Amino acid sequence: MKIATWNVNSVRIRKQNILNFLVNEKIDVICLQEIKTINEYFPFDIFYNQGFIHSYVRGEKSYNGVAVLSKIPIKEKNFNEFCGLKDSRHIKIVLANDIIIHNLYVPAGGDIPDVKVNRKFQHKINFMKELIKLFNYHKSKKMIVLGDFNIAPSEYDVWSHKQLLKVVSHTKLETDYFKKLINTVPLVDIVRDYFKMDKKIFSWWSYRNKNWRASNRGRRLDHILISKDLIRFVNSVIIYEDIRSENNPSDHVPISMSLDI
DNA sequence: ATGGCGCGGTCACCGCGA
Repeated sequence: MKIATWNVNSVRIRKQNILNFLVNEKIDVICLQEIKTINEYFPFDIFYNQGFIHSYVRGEKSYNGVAVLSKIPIKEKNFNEFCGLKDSRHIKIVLANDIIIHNLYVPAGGDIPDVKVNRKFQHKINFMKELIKLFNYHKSKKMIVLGDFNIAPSEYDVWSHKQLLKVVSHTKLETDYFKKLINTVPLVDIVRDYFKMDKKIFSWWSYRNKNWRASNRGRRLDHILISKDLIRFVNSVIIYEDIRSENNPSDHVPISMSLDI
């Protein structure tokens, strides 16, 4: 089973890019974030025609929105709300093979990393707190938690640790909550484990930098976290950096994990 | 140190992303 996560920044604008990726990389389960549309406008047909006959979409007008498309049957579909809001940032599914998948879109957090003056940052921190509570009573040995966390946890997950310590996504408060989340279940950051611990790896490069590859000012904001019991089944982890160079790209690239299950 | 781009939508400006 090959599973991938991708913040696509509009599923309608990006549907051809997504379809090409799914076919070229032989993906079985894709978890999307920021689909930016309501379920009625989701392009189900083009994915269905390529074998993704199972799906769970939780859309929203203009903002957020998460979805799972799968070749493997889905036997349970559910979602949680966070921070008393109705925004679509989470879905949970159980596949026919009993693997539990949580697809997440954590709030970006705005500009100022101070919960007292920035409501968006406060939202992000509260979201992480509620997520930790949720996983306190949702522990499983067959769990995959993935998506756009909008947090770059280690110093090798940003282009400049020193310059980003005061930038939302890499502050100590955020990275501490990320670690706490991982330790709660516990989960393993399989993407970081698969690469060398001190190798810089990114999944996002700003749209504002046209010369993104040369300057390489990226961050690793997208993650695949898995139960320890699943590690022995992992046979590959891929970050598709080249997809950032496609025509009409998202600012995030997909990441996949292949399991012998 | 700053600004740079791209998405959706009460649509040509604005909110939002990170």
